[in-house]
Amino acid sequence: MSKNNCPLHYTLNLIGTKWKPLILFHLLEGPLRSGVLQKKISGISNKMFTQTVRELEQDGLIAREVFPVVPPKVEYSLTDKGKSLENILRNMDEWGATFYKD
Amino acid sequence: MSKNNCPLHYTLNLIGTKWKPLILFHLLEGPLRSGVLQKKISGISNKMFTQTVRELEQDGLIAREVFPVVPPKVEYSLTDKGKSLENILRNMDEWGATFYKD
DNA sequence: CCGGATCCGTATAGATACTG
DNA sequence: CAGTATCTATACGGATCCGG
Repeated sequence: MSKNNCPLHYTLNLIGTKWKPLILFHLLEGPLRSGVLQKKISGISNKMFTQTVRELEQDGLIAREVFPVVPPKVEYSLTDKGKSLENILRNMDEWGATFYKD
Repeated sequence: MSKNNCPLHYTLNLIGTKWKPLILFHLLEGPLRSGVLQKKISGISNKMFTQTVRELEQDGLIAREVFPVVPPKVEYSLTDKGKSLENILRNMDEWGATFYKD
């Protein structure tokens, strides 16, 4: 990873991708079951979804809870660190709403 | 591009990458010559830099001005649309400062 | 000289089918 | 239902070359 003198670089290493902010944004309303969350992220592939939530979990932004039932049930939720991104995520959503046509 | 019901998706299509926010952030202070700007983005390759500023220009976030001199001189600056991202960029920088160790 | 275009080898993303 | 395996397509990095 390249070193940079600005903290923004650190932020981008955690959420500077196409999918991570979307996943975090949809978790702002509360925990979601894996399949439900994935369906909300339209266009993401199965592989990228799994890979991305793993990275978010490793970086401490989301928590993963496995319920030992059949059929399998997994829930994702925001950690405190993840919740602290709420302002940024909502700002990005609002900015998009300002310029998005149709 | 996948369709999504939230405007956040639109935002991420414009700035949801590793480099775009960094470039925009460094232009907040004013226009910069191409080489100077690139040096500030530590770790970016020549190819990615050129490609990324082209995309930012096409999306109307930055402006590119070419001076017909020798040696060549090119300056990049934020458009009004680009400037409207200032809050988001500074928030991301501040968030990184909060969690960044060393 | 500076900005950036091109070429090629590697790495990462994406689609699909499959397993417990 | 959640996640993995495999294969293909695309994105990326680095070196090199080019025009002004």
